Amino acid sequence: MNYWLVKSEPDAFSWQEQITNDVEPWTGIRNHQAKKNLQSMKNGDLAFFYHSNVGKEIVGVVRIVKEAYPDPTAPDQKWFCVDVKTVCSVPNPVTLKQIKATPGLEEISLIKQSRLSVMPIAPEHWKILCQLGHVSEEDLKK
DNA sequence: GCCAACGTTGGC
DNA sequence: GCCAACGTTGGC
Repeated sequence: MNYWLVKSEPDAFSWQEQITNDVEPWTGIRNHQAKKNLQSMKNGDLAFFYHSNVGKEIVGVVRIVKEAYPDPTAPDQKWFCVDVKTVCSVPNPVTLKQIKATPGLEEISLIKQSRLSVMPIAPEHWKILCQLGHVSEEDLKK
């Protein structure tokens, strides 16, 4: 079981739309490191849904329900996407400001590689972020 | 293969 | 709107 964080600009695709759609193909990744991360995702892995640019906060949790396959929105076969399913909203959204101010989260990729749109989250970081967001173990089983 | 120019992302 | 970080493109 691995943990991840994926970014989306709410103007392009928001958490509200994710809730409405329930299962959504995570397309449009055109960065090699992000692609590598996508291809490492396994069914059942969990990922935080982060709103970049507007909000700048973790607003939800999704589960990987279909592992990497060729991105239908890509011009060729070299880019991939996964399908993600809505798990739960984060009751108390965790802001970037909060993450930066929290001891133990200094090394998180969100801060160190601010432009990366798909990144792994260490289990200990996942735990801290869940606490900050008031996300319970029960919520994650949904 | 190097590097300047340019484009994009994303925080402020 | 600005700018830093970083990726890509294209001339040499």
